Amino acid sequence: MNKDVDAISMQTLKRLPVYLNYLEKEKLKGTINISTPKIAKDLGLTEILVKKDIRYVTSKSGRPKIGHAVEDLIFDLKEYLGYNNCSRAVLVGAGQLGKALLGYHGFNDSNIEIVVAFDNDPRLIDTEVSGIKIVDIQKLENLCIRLNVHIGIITTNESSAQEVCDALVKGGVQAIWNFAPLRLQVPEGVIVQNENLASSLAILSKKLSDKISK
Amino acid sequence: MNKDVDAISMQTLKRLPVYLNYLEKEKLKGTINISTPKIAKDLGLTEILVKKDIRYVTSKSGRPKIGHAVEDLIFDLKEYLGYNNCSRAVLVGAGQLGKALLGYHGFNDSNIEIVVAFDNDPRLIDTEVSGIKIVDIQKLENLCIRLNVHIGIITTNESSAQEVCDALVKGGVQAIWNFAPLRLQVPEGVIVQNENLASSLAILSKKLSDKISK
DNA sequence: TAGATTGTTAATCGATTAACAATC
DNA sequence: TAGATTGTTAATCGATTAACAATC
Repeated sequence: MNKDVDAISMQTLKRLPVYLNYLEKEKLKGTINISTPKIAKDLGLTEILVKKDIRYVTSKSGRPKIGHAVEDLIFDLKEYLGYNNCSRAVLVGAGQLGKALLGYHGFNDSNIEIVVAFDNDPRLIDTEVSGIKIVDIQKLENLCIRLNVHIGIITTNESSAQEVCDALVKGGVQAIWNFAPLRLQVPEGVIVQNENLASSLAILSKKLSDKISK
Repeated sequence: MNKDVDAISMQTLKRLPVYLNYLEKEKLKGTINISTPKIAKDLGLTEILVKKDIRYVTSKSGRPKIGHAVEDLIFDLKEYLGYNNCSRAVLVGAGQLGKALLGYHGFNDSNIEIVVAFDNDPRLIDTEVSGIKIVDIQKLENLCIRLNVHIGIITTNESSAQEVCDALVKGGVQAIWNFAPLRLQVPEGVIVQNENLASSLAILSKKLSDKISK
């Protein structure tokens, strides 16, 4: 079995939403066909990289001299990224960051829909943020089971994160997007994706100091 | 000139803040010495990877059987990441995401300090968020020059981002951390680091659907 | 001592880039 | 036709992992 022949690289996967976002905008502009060199130029990537990335996800062949149909590319990207059968998610921790995610427009056109948020602050419970209800965290486990939700987003502070994680797992959550700065302990099979703003910032600062010291 | 011999990899750089955060916590626990296999185990990384990463940044040699002094590692990491001479930054766009960043504790112990935020909403202007004053965006360019700030964070919506970026550049900003989903046009030499939550989400979803389809 | 850990050099793996024939 | 773009295969580059001698 050559199961890895068409395995997509993580790097490619990260770029797919970027292409999708770009193409949606091109579509609005009325662009019908688009070539990979054009995409590459507009997004600041190399031509071959874009060509290969697009090859991964698209079923139809592009046409020499013309490129790919924008509509088709958008369809294929959405299909590949699973934006056509979107999953429901819950968010835990309705602080500033949690609220920011609840109102994040990037998710409108994505593969997850946050259906409910949890917090332990009585002032927040039973209020709504961006149309999403905030529920008492005590109800987390049961509500996850009832809603049959499989994705959890943790935007609590560090000290509550592990406890929240445990409750999510008990509630049947299989994938966790973790914004708290610690390594969550999860049973085997549960997926954890850590988001770390400090990492990005480290890169920015390094580039800046390299530039200045030149 | 073998200028690239000790060039750090981007991947290593991303992990450094993770090590730092972990080590700060170990220090609080009273840990004096720590080995790279122990760090690797706790953070879910391979032993050799951590060993190499640590080698990059540390001046002193570790001691066989004992490991590295936690204090020394923390010092070296902070030194390398520039956390000891922190840069001032401005943030533009005090919406939910902007507010989340203004209150983000991860920055407390980091290399940037947000000194002022800008917005165009009269209801926000002259208020404070997490102790940081929000100023009329009209004053952006002049205030950046006066404060001699070189880092800008853009958390506006997409449609204002380019305009804000132009103003930041005019104000002398040389590095931009961009949270808006578009490619900013900047003069050569200005550094742009794009933050894209949709990319992370794409990876999470892919892993989940791979798992489910197995 | 034995064994864990160190630091370094070599090998592998993964991602990007180069090269090139095919096509409209 | 000429030239831009396509898709694919080969080469290079970068990051991780393996191997191993040195050390406390």
